[in-house]
Amino acid sequence: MTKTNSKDAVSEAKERVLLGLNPRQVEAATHVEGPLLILAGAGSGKTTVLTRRVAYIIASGWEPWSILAITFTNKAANELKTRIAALLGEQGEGVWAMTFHSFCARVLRAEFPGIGRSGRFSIADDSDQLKVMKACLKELNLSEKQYPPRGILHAISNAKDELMGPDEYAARASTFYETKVAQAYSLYKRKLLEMDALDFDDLLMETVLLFRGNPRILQKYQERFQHILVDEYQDTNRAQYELTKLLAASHRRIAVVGDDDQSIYTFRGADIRNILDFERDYPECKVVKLEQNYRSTQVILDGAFNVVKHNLERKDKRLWTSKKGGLPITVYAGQSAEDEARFVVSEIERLVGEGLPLSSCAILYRTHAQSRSFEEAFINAGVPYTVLAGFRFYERKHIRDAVSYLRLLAYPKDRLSLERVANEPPRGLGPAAIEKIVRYAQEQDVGLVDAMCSAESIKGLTRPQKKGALELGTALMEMRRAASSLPLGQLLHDTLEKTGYLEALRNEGTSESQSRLEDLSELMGSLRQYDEMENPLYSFLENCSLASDQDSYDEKKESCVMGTLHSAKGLEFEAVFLVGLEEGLLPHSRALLDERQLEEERRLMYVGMTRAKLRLYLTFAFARNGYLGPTRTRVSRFISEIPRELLEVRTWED
DNA sequence: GTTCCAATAGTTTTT
DNA sequence: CTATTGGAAC
Repeated sequence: MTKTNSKDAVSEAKERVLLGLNPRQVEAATHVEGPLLILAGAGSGKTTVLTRRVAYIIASGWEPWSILAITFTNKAANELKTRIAALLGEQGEGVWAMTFHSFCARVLRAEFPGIGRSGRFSIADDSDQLKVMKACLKELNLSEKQYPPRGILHAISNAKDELMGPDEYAARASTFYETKVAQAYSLYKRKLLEMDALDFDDLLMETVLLFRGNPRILQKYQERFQHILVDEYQDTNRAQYELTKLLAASHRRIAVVGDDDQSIYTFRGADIRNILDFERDYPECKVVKLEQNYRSTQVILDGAFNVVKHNLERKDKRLWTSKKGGLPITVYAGQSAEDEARFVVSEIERLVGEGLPLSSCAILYRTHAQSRSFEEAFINAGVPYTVLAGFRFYERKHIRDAVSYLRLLAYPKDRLSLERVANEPPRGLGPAAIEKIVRYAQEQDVGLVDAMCSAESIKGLTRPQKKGALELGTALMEMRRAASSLPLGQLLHDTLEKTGYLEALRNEGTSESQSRLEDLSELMGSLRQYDEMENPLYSFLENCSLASDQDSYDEKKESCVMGTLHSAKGLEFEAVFLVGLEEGLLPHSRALLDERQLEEERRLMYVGMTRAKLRLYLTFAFARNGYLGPTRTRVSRFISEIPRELLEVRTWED
C-alpha cells in the first residue's frame, strides 16, 4: 500500500463515504473483512450501499483494482461505474465492475492461449445456437417435431448451469429422450468447438472448469481480487455461485446482495438455494437486512407486500417507509386491449399536464408482444416512447448482417457469420457451396476468408460460385489488412461497400431499405466510441455479443418507457402502469399449473409494483384479441390479493 | 443448387 | 400478426 495518509485523514475519508447512510446501510458498507450477506428489499438503497462499500474499501487502503463487482446486466455495471466515479473521481478508476459474462469472456480470452486453446472464440447468441442445434438434429436424424430444438437447447443450458458436461449428462440420462439429448449435447459441443465459438452458458462453465483445473491460474485471480461483490445474488445459478465461491475461497472477502422476493430468473437456472447456502458455506458470515424503503409510498408498499406474502417460500420481512400514506392504487378495467391502451396513454398525458416528466412514466407488461397496442396508442397521440429491449437493435436483420461481416474479419472460423453473409447480397453461394468452402478451410487448416481467396482450387464449385467466393474473399482479405489502420466506422462502411452489401440495399429503393441504411449509418457513427480503445474491432464485437439494448437506455430522454417486467428490474419511476393483469398473462398461462412458477409470477408482480414511487396503476381488459378472434379474459388473481381499501377502481364507463 | 414464393405453424421472461 | 419452413420454378 502506498498510502501515507495519517490515521485522521483515513478516518475522515471513511466518515465522508458513509455520510447520509442509515445504520443498517453503514453496517453493510463497512463490514470489510469476512463474508457478508445483504438482504436488500426493493428500493432500499442497494446500489448506494454497493457504491459506498467500494469507496469504503478504498478508503481503508485497498487498491481499486483489487475490487471485483459483478452484476447481471451491463446497465447495472455501468450504473455502478458511474456512481463510483461520481463519488471517488479518479480514485475509483480501476475497479472491475462488469457482468458475469463479460468477466468470464475476459478471463477466458486471457487464459485460454496459455493452456492451448483459442482465445479468439466468438460468442454464439440465441439464433446461432438454434442454427447449430438444428444442424445437430439433422445429423442425428432426429425430427424437430419430436425433439424441439429449443427444448433440447434448454436442457443443455440447464446441464451447463449445473456444470454438467456431455459425458456426465449421458451417464445420468435415464429416459430415452435424455439419451437423445445427450447425443445432441455432445455433437453440439463439438460443432461449437469446430467453429471456435462459445455460447453464454459455456462462458460461465468454461471459466469454472478453467479455475478448477488450473490452480495456479485461479490463484492469480484470487490474489488479484481481494474483494468480491455480487449484485442480484438471488438470480445466480449454480455455475455463477461456484465461480464466486472459487474466487473468494482463499480470502473469503465476499459480499453478496440479494432479495428473495425479487428472484425472477429461475427459468434461467437461478437457484434460491444460493442465498440459503451462503450462510452454510460461510458460517461466519454477517447478515444485514435493509428494510427501509426510500422509493415508494406506504400504500404502494402495503399493496406489494400483500401480494408477495401469499408466497410460501420466502424469507419473512417487510419493507417500511417514512413516507406515510399515499395515493390509492388505481385499478382500471378496460373493455379491450385498445381501450386499455387509450386509458393508459390519456392518463399519462394528464400526468404530464400536471408537471410530471414523461420520462418518469413507465408501462410494464409480461410479454414483449403486449407492447403493440401501446405503441399504436402512443403514435396516435403523438407521444414519444422508448421500448426497453423490444426489438433489439442488434437483432434486426441488417444490423446482424453488418456485424457478421465484421465478425468474419475478426474470427477466422466463424462459420455462422459466413452463412449469414455469403448470399447477402446474392452471390450464388447457397448452403451447399458454403459447406464446400468450410470443408476446404478445415482440410487446409486456414480461415474461411483465406479459403474463399483460393476458391479456384475448391472442388465442386461452379464457375459463378468460384467467382462470387473469390470476390467476397478478396474484399474481406483487403479489409482485414486495413482493419487496424481505419476507424471502426470506416472499416464497416468500406467492408459493406466493397462486398456490395450497401449497393444492393440502395438498389432496393424502398422506404424499408432506406430506414435500414439509416440504421446502418447510426451503427457506423456509434462505432466511434471504440476507436480510442486498444483493439476497437474486438472490443466492439465483444460488447455486441454481451450487450442488450436496454443497456443503452437513456433515462434523460424525454419519452415514456415501456418494457417487460424483467427488463424493469433495478429501475424506478414516479408513475408505473402494470398492464394486462389477466389470468394467462400475469400469471402467464405457462405458469398456471405449477405452484413454484406461480410464485415466480407473483414475484414479477411484486417487482413491477415496487418500481413505482408515487403512482401505481393496475390495468386489464375484459376482452383481448388472441391470434384467432377476441377472447374473454379473467382478471388476474394478484389484483384480488390487494386489500380493497388501498384501491380505487375505475372502468371505461366512468 | 439456388431463388423465390406461399402456406404454415407458433408466441415468457434474458446474459 | 410474422419468422420460418417447404415446395416449385429457374
